[in-house]
Amino acid sequence: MRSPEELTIAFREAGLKVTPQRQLLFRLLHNNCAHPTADALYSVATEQMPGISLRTVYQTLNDLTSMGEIQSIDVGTGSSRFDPNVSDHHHAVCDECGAVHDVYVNQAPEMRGLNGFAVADARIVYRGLCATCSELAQHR
Amino acid sequence: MRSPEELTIAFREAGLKVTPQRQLLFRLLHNNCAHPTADALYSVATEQMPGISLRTVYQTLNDLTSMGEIQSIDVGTGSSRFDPNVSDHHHAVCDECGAVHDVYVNQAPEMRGLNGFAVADARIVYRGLCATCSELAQHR
DNA sequence: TTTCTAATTTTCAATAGTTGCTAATTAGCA
DNA sequence: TGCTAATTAGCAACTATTGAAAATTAGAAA
Repeated sequence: MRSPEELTIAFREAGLKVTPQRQLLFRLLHNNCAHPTADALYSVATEQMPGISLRTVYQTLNDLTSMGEIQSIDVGTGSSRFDPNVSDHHHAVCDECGAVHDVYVNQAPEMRGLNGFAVADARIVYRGLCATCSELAQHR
Repeated sequence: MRSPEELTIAFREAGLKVTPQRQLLFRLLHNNCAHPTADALYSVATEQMPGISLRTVYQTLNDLTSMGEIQSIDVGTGSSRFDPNVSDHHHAVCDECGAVHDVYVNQAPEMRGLNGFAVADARIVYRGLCATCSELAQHR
């Protein structure tokens, strides 16, 4: 996603208002590679702006998603996660600690067994143990 | 998953009872490639057995899943879908009609950008238009 | 066949995640 | 400074799923 400053301009140009709540979320999401859930963002946001509503967090996340600034990802952990990295990439989820990492593949794998399906997008979710957790597992 | 007959034996051997509700679900799932949700199965089940509870459907699906007879898949459509095909395969979802199809890939793609992650499983979800829906789109 | 009991089903309440609605507030233009 | 459409907060509602407890029942044993 673009920087908070660029988003400020983009929002105004689109006829959208730049509220303190939105600015806060722009900042919390920028360069955030933690793949936070709406609720996780809400917790952090509340520290800096007590009284901000969870509804506003969801609303802003949906706005940013439909503008293509962030993407919503579902790695099967119950709630949606949000990723400011909108480049072509995939995700690896640690079954132990739940961390979600961005990963890249050389080429999207070609699928067999289905004729005439026009693929628009392919998303891969890897599951396993992250480096830290597999280290810890070794010492047991 | 195994046939209803084989499952009947397997359940009894595991000390589990074979109730009419379970037998019905065995039949509804066997050779079912529609990737139904719990609710979809409940609807069909209700026709043949009015009064069956949604809770029982969930319970039986969870039991079959933990026995490895079916697998639970999440293609981002809100609710879990259940697949009696437990071979190593992936899924293609039509953005138009919502149909979910089984697909196969030659080899799981190797991921880059993350060191030390021990991959246990990789799941690919393709999105796009199925053959039927892309046909229809052509004629517009 | 009847009895018994643990397993199962049903019912209903509860939970998590998310969205709909509305009144009150406010950004930002005139 | 005022105005107004956009936004926020608050809360109800909704979907998907699970928890808990009472009632029922499969299937082994008598």
